[in-house]
Amino acid sequence: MNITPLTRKFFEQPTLKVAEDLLGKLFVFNNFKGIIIETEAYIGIDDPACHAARGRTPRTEIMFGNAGHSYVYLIYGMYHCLNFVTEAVGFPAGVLIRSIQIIEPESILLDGPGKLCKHLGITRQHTGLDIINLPNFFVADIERKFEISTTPRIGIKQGVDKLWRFVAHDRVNFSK
DNA sequence: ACCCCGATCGTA
DNA sequence: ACGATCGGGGTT
Repeated sequence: MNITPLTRKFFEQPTLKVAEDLLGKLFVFNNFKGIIIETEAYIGIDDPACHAARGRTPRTEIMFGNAGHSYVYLIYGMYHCLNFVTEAVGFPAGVLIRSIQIIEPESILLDGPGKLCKHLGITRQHTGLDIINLPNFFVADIERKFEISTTPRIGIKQGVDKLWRFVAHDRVNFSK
């Protein structure tokens, strides 16, 4: 497999493009490898579902920073959610990683952001990491064919009108 | 200091 | 349909 890690430029692109293009990419975290299956875009202070909609706060500071960094937060007091920061410095946006088909060390579909972080052991300790430069935490370009569907984002009450959720559908099987 | 509630998930 | 569980952020 030809592993080419994604560059900072990739994450600096418009968030909708990054969210869609992250589908089918190879995700690497410590000893885990998998294919990104489902993402959502959260874009700027005008997106009411985005954490940055209420402005710059200690928690969302990372979203205002350099693209290609991780943003991990605690939700419902018990689950963590993993995002990658996108776009230019000063513009708060990111992509939520909702589902990954793990292929190593075993084949498991982690469908849901909370389940995903729990299984991989991702917590708030992993926020603010620069995934462009880390050997054990990055996303890489691989070749794969699939179709994409677009839907409203899950679990939000505002911004439901936007079709900012992206799901990959493999003709064969992502677990292979 | 206090209160509300959330980018979820498993159980019923 | 609902409860678990707690930090963030707004309000007093």
